[in-house]
Amino acid sequence: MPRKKKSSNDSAPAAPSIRSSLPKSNARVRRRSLRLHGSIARDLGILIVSGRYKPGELLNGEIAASDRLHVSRGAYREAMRILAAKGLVESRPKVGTKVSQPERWHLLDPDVLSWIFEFEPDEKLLSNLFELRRIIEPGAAALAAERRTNAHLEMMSRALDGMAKYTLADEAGRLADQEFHSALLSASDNAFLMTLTTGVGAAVSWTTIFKQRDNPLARDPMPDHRKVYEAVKASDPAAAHKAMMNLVDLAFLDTTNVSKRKKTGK
Amino acid sequence: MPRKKKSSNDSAPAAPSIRSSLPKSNARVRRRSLRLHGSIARDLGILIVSGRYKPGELLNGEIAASDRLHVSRGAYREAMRILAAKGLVESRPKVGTKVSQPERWHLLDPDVLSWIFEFEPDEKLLSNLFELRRIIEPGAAALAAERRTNAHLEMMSRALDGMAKYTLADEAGRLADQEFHSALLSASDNAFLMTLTTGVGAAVSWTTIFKQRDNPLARDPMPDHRKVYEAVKASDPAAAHKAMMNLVDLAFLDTTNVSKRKKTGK
DNA sequence: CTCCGTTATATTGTCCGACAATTATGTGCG
DNA sequence: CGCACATAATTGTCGGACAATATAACGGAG
Repeated sequence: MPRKKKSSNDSAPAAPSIRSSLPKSNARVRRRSLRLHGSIARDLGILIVSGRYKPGELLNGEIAASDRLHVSRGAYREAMRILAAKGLVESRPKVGTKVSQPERWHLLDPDVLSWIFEFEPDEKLLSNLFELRRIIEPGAAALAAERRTNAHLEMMSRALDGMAKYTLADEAGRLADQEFHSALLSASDNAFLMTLTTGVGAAVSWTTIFKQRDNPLARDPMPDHRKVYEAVKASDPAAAHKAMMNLVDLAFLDTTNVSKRKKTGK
Repeated sequence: MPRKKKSSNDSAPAAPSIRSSLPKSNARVRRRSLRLHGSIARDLGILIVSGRYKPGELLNGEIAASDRLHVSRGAYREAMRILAAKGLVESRPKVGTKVSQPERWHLLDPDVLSWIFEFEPDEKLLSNLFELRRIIEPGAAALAAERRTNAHLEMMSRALDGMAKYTLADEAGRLADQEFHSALLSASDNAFLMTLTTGVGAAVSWTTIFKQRDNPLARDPMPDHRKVYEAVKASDPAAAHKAMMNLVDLAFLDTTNVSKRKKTGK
């Protein structure tokens, strides 16, 4: 009897059977749409990007790991393929599956990014992400000013209305904020810039999270956003570039101010 | 007998057995390090990004597809997981696996990018990639000017030596070119910018490919590169930004000039 | 006739057990 | 001392069964 399955009270008392009929708080049932392999990939991915598994570290063998998780080896292997496809692990026969060096991680992959920001983000990584925004978004705004269609302007305008109506204290307002930046990247009409929407969105959302949590009465973001919109509407690339850079700088200052206050004051 | 396997002369006469002992020109044996699932993912990925399979199109069922390819269903499924992880396909029970809309593709994923550029690249996508370079690299150069260590300078210097020694007509020279840009992104000390190395590298390599193929006596790229290097060495962000933008602009002009010549002249 | 719940069904999802392929490591021979 | 070779450990592939899921067809109630 090499592999036990579905026995209610077997040798692993603290590990509830994943497929038991009452798995309420089990970590692997959060995303209902995620299949088993997806859940495993997500859980393991989070452990990797959070540093719980160190780069270069050798993971357990497939039989041992799948056995410990009470899943079939096939499902576990599919999870490995997902993680390998995102650059988090590398598998080789006879040697095993090891965690890749962080340089090889696909940090801009939407899943990897969401796994990273599942918990309080690393400070340096967050500032790196803002640096990226500061480089990407002004350039994208300039392109958007040249290429935007009326449809894009309308999307951006609606997003601005939503931001003004709900404010960043409301989920709808935060969504509108992200939609504004997403619409702007779409207006740049560049497929590669559009794929960066997830990254920009993550940075945007963490800005507002920090602000709302520690400093709810902070600066009104509407003027900056409107300036960007006006410049794009006026088809003025230079002005759009400048306005967007100003916006990102102010947003970054918001988060760093909050961070500083958390360290010194509290 | 629902599934036939390994019968030499069955109902699929034109499909040679993948695991036969003499698979010389078979498309699936190119990358020796790629496993079966990796080869399938690569082949199918290329078919998708090249438009052979249209977005929204429903792929064959797993049993039918794996049967047609003469591989096990498990291997085929692992390939699907890889493609799904890169945003190329989406699977749902009862409905099947369909090709995702291009907006969802992870274009900056190294594999996806290499699959795209497996064949002559789409003109618009290539220009989009240059737009990205034009936005990313100047900003990265500015950061690199502030943060570069001596080790980075040495890497860049060695890369410049290699470019001068071998020229872009030689493989070693092209490699040195990529190493220069890679080292500069590393010097920016930003994890997200570093992940864009692949994308920049693809654009760089296609520049030189076009130039060498259609216009071997073109402009010498060394002066532009040296200017960037000097500015980074001097810790002058503004100068580095300017020099790098100039470099990218000239490189982009090279490719467009070649394209134009190909269309008009020839 | 329309709407809604139910059932049928096709497809992916998961499981299991066996064997093949690959390669790091040790071993023996020259 | 170095190189060919055997060994072993791990991933890779296979095949066949059953479960879960979501679309679509169906039928009954209003």
